[in-house]
Amino acid sequence: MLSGTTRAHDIVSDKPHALLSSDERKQRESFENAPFRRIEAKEYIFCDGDPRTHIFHVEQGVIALSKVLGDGRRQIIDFAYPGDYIGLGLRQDYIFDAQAICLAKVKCIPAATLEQAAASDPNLALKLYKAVSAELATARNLLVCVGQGTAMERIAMFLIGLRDRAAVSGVNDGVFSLVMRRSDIADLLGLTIETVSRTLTKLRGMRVIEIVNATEIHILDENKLEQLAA
Amino acid sequence: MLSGTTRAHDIVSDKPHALLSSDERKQRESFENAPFRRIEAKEYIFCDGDPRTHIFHVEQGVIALSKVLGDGRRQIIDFAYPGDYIGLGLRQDYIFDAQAICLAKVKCIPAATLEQAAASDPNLALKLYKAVSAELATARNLLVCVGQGTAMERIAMFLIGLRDRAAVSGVNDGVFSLVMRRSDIADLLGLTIETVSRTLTKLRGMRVIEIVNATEIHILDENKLEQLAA
DNA sequence: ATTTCGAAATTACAAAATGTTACAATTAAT
DNA sequence: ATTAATTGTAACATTTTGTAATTTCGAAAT
Repeated sequence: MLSGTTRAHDIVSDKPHALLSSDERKQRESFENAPFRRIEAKEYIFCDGDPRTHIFHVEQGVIALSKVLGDGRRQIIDFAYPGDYIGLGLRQDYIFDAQAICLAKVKCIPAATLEQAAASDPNLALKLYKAVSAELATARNLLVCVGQGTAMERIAMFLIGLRDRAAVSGVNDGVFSLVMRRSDIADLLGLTIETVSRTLTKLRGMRVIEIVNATEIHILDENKLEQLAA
Repeated sequence: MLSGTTRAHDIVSDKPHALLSSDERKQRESFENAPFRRIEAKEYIFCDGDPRTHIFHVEQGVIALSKVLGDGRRQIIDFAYPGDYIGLGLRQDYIFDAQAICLAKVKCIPAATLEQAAASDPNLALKLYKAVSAELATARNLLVCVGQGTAMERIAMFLIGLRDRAAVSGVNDGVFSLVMRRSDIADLLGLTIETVSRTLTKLRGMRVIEIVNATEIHILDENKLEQLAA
């Protein structure tokens, strides 16, 4: 998530339709017929403890995956972007909350369907394996960031991660929009809103970034930012 | 790792030998013939960036998996115990260090062998999928602990995790030995050695735990400890 | 068994980073 | 336009870290 993360895409199939066997074609249809669901900003797709009935493929928007402690403290464990799958892992129940941070659209794949298919299709099973491995690498990178970084380092790493993501999707030049709120950034990085705000202000004062309307970031000094990310 | 973590065991096969098909038998033999390796305390099995030639199955001892920043700061991302696999995930290179914290023994499985087998055996592929999913859940639990917990909460959660592990392996009664050093605990929980030491001392002062020779912990008040882990 | 030495752990105190609280200023929504 | 939600700023409190001195522990050698 924070740096150079592989994305979990194309689990169902990345072959052109014409190359599929009839079995594969049937399987793909069952996934492609999966209903879509529109999720409003702040709406939950599912909650920690709900039975894990579906895997969700993000088509649009950003979903915050989080765990909440008894007293309300929240740790965001990942953001899911278009192309990502949510809810993988052979568990009975979901083990985190999934909440849209802006209007989102997801494709719903019944967990049973996917897992039955994987039980007889090693190719699919391996794709699931690879997808979860990518999630694992992301989680561990975030852990290093949160466990060892200062507030400034965490924010710098976070911004670099967003920049890289924006660069991949073609929108270039160190300019990107912060879809998530300060509170989401704080809960991702294990900081308070105030520290996030202070640190962003400090980066602005150092002329490393520019902040437009609190939601659009321009990176002015990439080298300095990468240096600050340690 | 910290609370109720599923263990990644029996990837290669959990069936009695007599039930295996001849293909399965051949495959199992190729794994069972895997050479063992003895790792001295503090010795590295592999390092971040090394080509990922083998998966390792821990037979004995405890292995610290960690990432190290340029300036020496270290985050332990997991401890691998007997029964765990190290190095799963379809990557070219290892993406963390694996260092024995005490004398250890591991079985070495060539990565290519395992992955070729998985490519034609959905059952094996699903086991890999499940094993990595368990690692993911562990990593995310640790992230919540480190991102949101106070020093006391992190230590309390850590001790509870060790207690549960000891309970599973039959050694009962809230007594267990701390194989890892204070510096390992600190690097796991994102604290300093001093804070770990001070917090353990405070728990001793509260009569929640007893510390024998710095390495053996007796839990005196389980309820209080769980309460502190919040 | 005793001594010696080095590594690890503990403790106390000063310093720094982050969290708290409170309120002002924006921005978005009705 | 008015209200609610989010963000920004600042003073103050707390937690955690850093530093350094001291103690404990364990392995090696006598």
